[in-house]
Order: sequence, then structure tokens, then C-alpha cells
Amino acid sequence: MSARRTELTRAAARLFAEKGYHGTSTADLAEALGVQKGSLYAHIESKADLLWEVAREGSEAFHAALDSVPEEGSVVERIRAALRAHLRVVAEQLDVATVFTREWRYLEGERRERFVAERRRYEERFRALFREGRDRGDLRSDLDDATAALLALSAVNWAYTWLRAGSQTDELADRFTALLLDGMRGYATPP
Amino acid sequence: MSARRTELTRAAARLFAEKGYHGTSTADLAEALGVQKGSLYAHIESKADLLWEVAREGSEAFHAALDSVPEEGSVVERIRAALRAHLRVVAEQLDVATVFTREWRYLEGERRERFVAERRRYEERFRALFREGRDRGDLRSDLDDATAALLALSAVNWAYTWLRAGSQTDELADRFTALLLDGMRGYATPP
DNA sequence: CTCCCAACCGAACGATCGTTAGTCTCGGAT
DNA sequence: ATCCGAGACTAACGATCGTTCGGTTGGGAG
Repeated sequence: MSARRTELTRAAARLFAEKGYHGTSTADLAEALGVQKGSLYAHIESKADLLWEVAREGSEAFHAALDSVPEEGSVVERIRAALRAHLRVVAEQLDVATVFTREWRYLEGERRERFVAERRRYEERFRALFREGRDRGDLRSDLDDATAALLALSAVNWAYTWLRAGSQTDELADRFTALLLDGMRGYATPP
Repeated sequence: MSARRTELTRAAARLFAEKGYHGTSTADLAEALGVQKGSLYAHIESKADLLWEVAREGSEAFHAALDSVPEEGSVVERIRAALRAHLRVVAEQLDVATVFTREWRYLEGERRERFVAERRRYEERFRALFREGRDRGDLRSDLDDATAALLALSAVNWAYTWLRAGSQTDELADRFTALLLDGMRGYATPP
């Protein structure tokens, strides 16, 4: 992919995140490149291509982040690593993460279905962590893994609305992990 | 407000939630009423009016929900009540909640500012619960109330994406409350 | 030096956008 | 019986939408 084409994708990610997919015109995209809007079509076949590309980028980034979570180690540590990895992607690729989280629904047809499948797979990988934690005894035995995963995923899925580039995401993820694991009320391991 | 005008607002809420504000045309709105698009302007001055109205409806619904949380009682009970109240609004007015959470950003000018101020106030009211819980000793003394509120608010702000009308929101809110308060790892009050 | 091709221009396409204007209908109040 | 006004109609407005197309440009490969 040419350098110019990459520039266009970056501009699309930024504008789609800022103004929404339907709120961004091809004229907006062209202006970001300093070009006439007709010239965009030397690089793409349609505006929808850009949405698809950015959404897929997000999908890959989040899955790659989960890939970095070690297979071994305590579940507690792996949950911490997963939250860290997710928040890191959000902070470092805020535009892409925003499109992945909010604008993907303007995908159409088969692309939409493929995206949704990847998203579901991501959530399932996340949930498996909590299920394993319960089954192995690292988490409480009466844990509802679906609810637990929902709570954790909600927290990180909403992060694109308040995270800023340069945030200390590892520390933030650790604070979330501590709250999720030990709660707000008391100490799990009393002094 | 006439019955017809109310119908229009309901259709707007539904369509804005389903297709997005910019993805919904006045022709879509007119079709939902079984009317020509020009006829809409017997009821409104602009499409933006509808967005403003639905967003304000959401703002009022969520604030009213928080108003129902008792002033007295343990903070733990009040947090449970706040989560219940919020999730109830989401489930019972899913369209309005979706616009409140996702589409509000297409508001412009002074309306946008007023909305953001109300939204901030809502979050601040939420956070105050956790701060008070820590100060009064109901929650752990080292609690970071900002992070705690962020976690809880994220969970409920994301709810519009997966909650369906008819969900047992009270039970769900209670499960969230239990997880947030006592954590996923152990029991706060060991047997 | 010539050729090529990626990149861009300029102009236009038909479609759709939100909105306006003038007219008509009709049920209820005077 | 008359009037009124809410609500809907049709038609059209200028603007903007995403996209197409033939022509121009300029720098690197042969």
C-alpha cells in the first residue's frame, strides 16, 4: 500500500472518530490530504472501503493485544495483562479504537457480519479468562463468568470516550484489576 | 405537545438509535409517520430539534432515576439503588438512552454545551456516592473514588449496547453491585 | 531522451439532503 | 352556517452527497 494511501487511511480514522462516518464527507477527507475529492478515487473504490479498513485495523490491534497475554501464569496476572493490553491499544490508537467501538455499525453486508464475528470472538476470548479463573480456583467459585466478563469488557469498551493519548494506561489497568478482583468494600486478604 | 408531535419524537428516538443521527434522513422520519417529509415541518423547525429533544429526555430520565435513590441508608444500598435505577432507564427507554449515550455529540452550539454540563453533573452525582462511601467507612479507606466511579459508570454506560427491553435489570444491577463491592477473587466477609 | 504511470485536477453526474412555500382538507369551536 | 387552524399535500429550492471521467502533471525507470 502506497504512502499516500496510508495517509488517507489515517485521515479517515481520525475524521470518522471525530465526526462520525456519516458526518464525514469525501470532501472532508480530501481536504485533510490537500486534494480534490475526486482524486481520492485514485486510491480507493469507495468511502466504505476506508471504514472497513479502519475497522479491521482495530480488530487486528485488539486481537494482537490479547495475543500478548501469556498462556501461563496465574489467571489474576493474565487478567491484569489483558486489561493493560486493551487499554494500551485504546490510548495508542485512539482513532482506530473509536471506529472499532462506535462506527463499525455502519459497515454493510458481508463486511459487517465478518466484523461482528471477530468482535464476538474477542469478547469470547476475554470471557474465557474469567471462566478459567473460576474453574481453576483463582477466582471465587460462585463467579458468574458472563457477568464478570461483561463488567470488565464494559469498562474497557467505554474507555475510548475518556482515555487520552499519553495516559498512564498500565497503572489505570492495574487499578481496574484491583477493583474488579478485590472489590471496593473490604480487603480480600485482610491484614 | 400534540399527540402527533410526540409520535414524531418517538420515531426520531428509534431511528436515531438504530441508524444514527446523520444516518437518518427526514424522509426516514416522514416514512415512519406515513407522511411526506415536508409535512414534518408543521411540527418542528429543524431535524436538529428532534435530536435535542431526545437527548434532553435522556438527560432528564437519568437524573430522575438518580433522584429516586434514597438520601439515607447505607452507601452500599444506595450504590445498588443507583445501578438499578440507571439500568432500568436503559432497558425501559433503550432508544432514548442510546441517543443520550452515543448520538448526543451531534448536538451543536449552546445545546451541546448544555447537554455536556448535564452529563457531567450526572457523573459527578454518581462519583459522590463512592466518595461518601469511602469517607463514611462503608467502602475501603484507600478507595480511589474517581477510578471506582469510572468503573461503575463505564459498566452502565456501555449497557445500551447489550441490554434488551425486558431484561431483568434489577438482578443484573445487583450482580454488578456484588462484583464491584466484593470483587471476583474472594469473599469480603469470609465464611 | 523517452516513456510510463501514479497522482491529481476540473468538471460534471444523478441522487439525496434539509428546508420552504403555497394549497388543500376537514373536524371542531363559535 | 361560518370560521379556524392543525395537519397534510405537492413541488420545488439550493446545497451537498459519493462517484465518474477525460485530461494533465512530474519524477523515476528503461
